Amino acid sequence: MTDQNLRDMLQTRGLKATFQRITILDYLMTHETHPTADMIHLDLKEISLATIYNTLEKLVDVGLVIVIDTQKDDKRHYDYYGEPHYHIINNNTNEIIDADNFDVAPLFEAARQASGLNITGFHIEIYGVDPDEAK
Amino acid sequence: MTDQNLRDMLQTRGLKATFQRITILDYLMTHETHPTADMIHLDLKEISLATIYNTLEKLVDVGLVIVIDTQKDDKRHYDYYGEPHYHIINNNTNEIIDADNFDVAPLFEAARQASGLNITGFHIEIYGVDPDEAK
DNA sequence: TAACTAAATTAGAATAATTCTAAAAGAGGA
DNA sequence: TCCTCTTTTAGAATTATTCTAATTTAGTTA
Ligand SMILES: [Mn+2]
Ligand SMILES: [Mn+2]
Ligand SMILES: [Zn+2]
Ligand SMILES: [Zn+2]
Repeated sequence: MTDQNLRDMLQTRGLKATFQRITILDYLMTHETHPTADMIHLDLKEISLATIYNTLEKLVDVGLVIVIDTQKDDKRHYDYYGEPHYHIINNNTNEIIDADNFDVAPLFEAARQASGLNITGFHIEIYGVDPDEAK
Repeated sequence: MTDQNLRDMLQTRGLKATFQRITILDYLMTHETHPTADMIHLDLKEISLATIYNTLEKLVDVGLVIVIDTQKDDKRHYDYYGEPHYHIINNNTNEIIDADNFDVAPLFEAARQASGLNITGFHIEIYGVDPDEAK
């Protein structure tokens, strides 16, 4: 992903292409770690923590990023969401795994029928445990 | 739901049947509001806020209750989860609607295939907007 | 290219949801 | 009834996140 690609992603969504936004978006696109604001700040020390938070809020607003609240800590985790997908959370390791091998269309249709709303998005977390853990 | 039913629900899950736990569990079972700890405390003033939090944590631990982190406020919402279901969130009103007209078995199977884990549960939130809102 | 301006960044202070502490009370079993 | 571990509680502490207001900058215009 070139710098110009990142600028375009921001500008087509109405966001100014600042160094901080380009850097944070690139960070999220190239890390599978579902980091917290503080984890990003540790890696990108040249960007203030306030800007990390401000930028993440903007990226969430335009739909490029989502927030995942795991139950295991009380911090928000951020996730590049250019490709919608769901999450599998390993309750042994607290690892968050990305997956997209499921068609959400039937679920959207069920939700539309249940609520009458126009469905705009989803957050799905599936919890599991290692099959070989002693129970 | 009788007092004895509630006591049994707690005791079969290894929790002592205290007045506070019975009262809070009953509260969650009889309210559709997906309240925060503070909202519960406003209605149950005779129970300390610390106990509201302690009790909710226990009820979550044993699976009777889940936490829903909406993105709209930074408070945790609690939900009786004796009957697993999914949530539809109206982004116009921030209302949380319960629904269960969807079979999660195929999604569980997809998650098992993607991760190799034994799937133990799910949290699903579907977001939507009123169809008649001016866009 | 230079000037302009609304938007973005920043350090540090403030907020508030949640957790912690340690002393008192209670549940359930013996 | 007694015992003991668990639970409850008020209030203090923590800390993730938000706010403030001064400075800088991106993108536009001339
Ligand atoms: Mn939250
Ligand atoms: Mn907090
Ligand atoms: Zn992800
Ligand atoms: Zn619910």
